Amino acid sequence: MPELPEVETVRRGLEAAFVGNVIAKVDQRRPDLRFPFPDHFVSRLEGRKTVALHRRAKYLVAELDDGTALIMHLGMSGRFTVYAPQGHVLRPGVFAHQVATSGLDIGAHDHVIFDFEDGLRVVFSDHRRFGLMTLHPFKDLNGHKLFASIGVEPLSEVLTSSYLDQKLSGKRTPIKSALLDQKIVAGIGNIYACEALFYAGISPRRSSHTVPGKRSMRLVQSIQSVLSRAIEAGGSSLRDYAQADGELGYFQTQFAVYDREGEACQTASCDGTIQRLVQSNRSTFFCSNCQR
DNA sequence: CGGGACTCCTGCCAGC
DNA sequence: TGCTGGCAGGAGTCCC
Repeated sequence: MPELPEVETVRRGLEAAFVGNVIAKVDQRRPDLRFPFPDHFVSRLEGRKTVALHRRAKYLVAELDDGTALIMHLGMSGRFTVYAPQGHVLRPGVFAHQVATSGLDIGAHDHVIFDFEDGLRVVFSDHRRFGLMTLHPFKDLNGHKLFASIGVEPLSEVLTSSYLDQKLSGKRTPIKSALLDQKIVAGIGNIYACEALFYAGISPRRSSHTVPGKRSMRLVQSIQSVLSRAIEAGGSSLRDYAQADGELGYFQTQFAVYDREGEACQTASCDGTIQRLVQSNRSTFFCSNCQR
């Protein structure tokens, strides 16, 4: 479920806890997540200070003071929770769950626990274990296999309709599948692919090569506005709940079509109903009146 | 090589 | 009430 806006929300929620803080202790509680942890994962992290916390596509990247990048992916069910000892004075911007130091139970799905020098504890839990953590030289991030063929950031000026046109021309796959392809645009998942196509008025079944032109201009605009609005919503939910329980990973947003099969289309002038179809084993939601 | 199907994993929920 | 089966989905891998 975490797509670009959720990952960006998590990044913002974790930034103040990580940056400038020294990782005193790491508890790696199993040998693997989606992939095995790299060799010496714990010892390469302990004693390191985080210089910056970045996001690229759906990845979080902690840049460490020795030039190492700690690459983290939430998969589908990854969450971070920040804890502070009771009475700990939180630095500005730190969202944390304040608990008695003795009262910390480690859950079955808590896989990595970072204890920082200032007393903050950040717990990564992921019950489905589709997430991952690995290490790589920060300077060579794009040389990492996971990043090598990742497409443009949708909220940067690099995503233009001409870029999209070039990627879509000649493609026979449905546009919905193309939007899920991280090699084209990074960070869009199933939910925002559906939402963006709805706002652009494009059928998810439309063959990609017929999108270039006016449709791709509308599509770029909808991708950017749907993602920006979701990040704004994430920001406000961050304020709402993060201070309460420090848990980062999900937030509720109102979707126009996603998971609304059988409901009325929200377009004022449309009396259609949201339909569901399956494309490459994934649910697609759309309005066949509004999307052509 | 493009594109689709399959796969990892577990929680949750509908249906019997 | 309790079990079962299906579904959810990010992204690498495999196969046609």
